Amino acid sequence: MFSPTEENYLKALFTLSNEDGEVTVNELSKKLEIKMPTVNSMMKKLADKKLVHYETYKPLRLTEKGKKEAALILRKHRLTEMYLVEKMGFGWEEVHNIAEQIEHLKSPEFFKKMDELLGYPKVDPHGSPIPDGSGKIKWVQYRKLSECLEGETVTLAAVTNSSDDFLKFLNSHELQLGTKLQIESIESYDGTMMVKYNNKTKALSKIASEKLLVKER
Amino acid sequence: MFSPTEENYLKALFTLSNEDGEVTVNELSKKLEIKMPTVNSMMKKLADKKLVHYETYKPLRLTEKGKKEAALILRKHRLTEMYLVEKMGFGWEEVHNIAEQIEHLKSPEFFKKMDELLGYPKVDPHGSPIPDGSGKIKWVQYRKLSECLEGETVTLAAVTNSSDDFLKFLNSHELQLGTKLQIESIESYDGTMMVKYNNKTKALSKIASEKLLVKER
DNA sequence: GTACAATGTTAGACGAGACTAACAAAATAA
DNA sequence: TTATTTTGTTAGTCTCGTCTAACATTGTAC
Repeated sequence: MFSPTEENYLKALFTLSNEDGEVTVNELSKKLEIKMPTVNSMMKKLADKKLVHYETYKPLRLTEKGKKEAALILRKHRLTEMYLVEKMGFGWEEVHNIAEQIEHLKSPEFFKKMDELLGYPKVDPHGSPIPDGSGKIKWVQYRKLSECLEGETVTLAAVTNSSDDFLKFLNSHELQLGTKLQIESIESYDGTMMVKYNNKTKALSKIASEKLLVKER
Repeated sequence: MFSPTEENYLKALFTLSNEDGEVTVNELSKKLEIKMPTVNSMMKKLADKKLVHYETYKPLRLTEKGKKEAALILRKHRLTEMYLVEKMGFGWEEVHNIAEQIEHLKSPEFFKKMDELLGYPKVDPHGSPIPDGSGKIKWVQYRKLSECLEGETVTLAAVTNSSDDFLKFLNSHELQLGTKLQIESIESYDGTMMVKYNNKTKALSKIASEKLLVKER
């Protein structure tokens, strides 16, 4: 249906969209590391295919069709990541690049099988929601750990950032999705939290706690 | 290192090679379903890269370097097929197309992991040998079932042909690699064999028994 | 409110990998 | 051995996705 290249543009448009669903050519260009004129001409092509709304000098917006296609690509990406972690034993920080390639495979059966083997998951190993087969996303409302109060006990549910370094940081601190966190104290000066989990108490900087999304209990 | 396109040419050259390692432009063109002039220009390109020996109006031959690269691609293909069958529960007839795509992924870790999870197999689900990590192939000598004699008991080890229809035929007859076959009788007129396996006796035509490779016991 | 900076657009080029049309060589048949 | 068919090659074109250079518009600062 779409080329890997087109799929990458759609995915980037989707993830870069602000509240109004707008993305600038410049942002897209930086994200994809592709020069602006190239991005520009691709946007015209995607506009011809009714995937984006394009008007010269205006921000870009995905059409409904574009959003759906993008969500389906994201779905494949996240299912793949999850499969690699859960079924093949890769670490969080290793899976992104592999998933970026596998997401473009033309084989519905392959993704269906992964979904099945994973038990139809709703959230990926990074805690991000996985769009369903029709491209719908169930957005769950999580709080930042940094916004929680002393004495609360919460469960690590997602991370906002999936940089290699951050994922390695999580691994090295034995922080995993589902880990129960008990907030023992908060340093009011810099927001550093003393958090107890796995029967140990550790310090988490504000920089880290802002990237951790939690749910109650 | 090489583009998916180049890899496909290398793989085709490898599998089409006759005893002398020769392949004609025409054969390659038919196999890949790509017109001869395109194949021709790609051969010049691969010759520049020292992957094939090319002289005008002469048959093509892979260089040692070309053979090694081709074997490594074949290795990825077969490891993938095996993984899909053994670990994901796909049927033999479903895996070829998926493996054709996955074999081109740029991720040594991914193939290493599959190899590991599969226990470093030497033969793929079709019974074909899997080249090792350095591109070497251990050729095992199998006999055709059609050449066996009445009373022999042999083990199905490989198939010579992986067409969809043939793989479905095997499935529908509960024939799998490793199945023990006891040859009860052979019809001398047309070579049809009565073979006992899985506690049932079935008739196998000569057309089928010529495609089945077996080993002793 | 003009000047400068940042962002967006147009035009033209290029390499990869496909094609067709036309021609050349080799193999085969008469 | 000549004619015909098959196979191989050359030349030129096309699309895709990238680029650079040049120009246009919008936003920002003074």
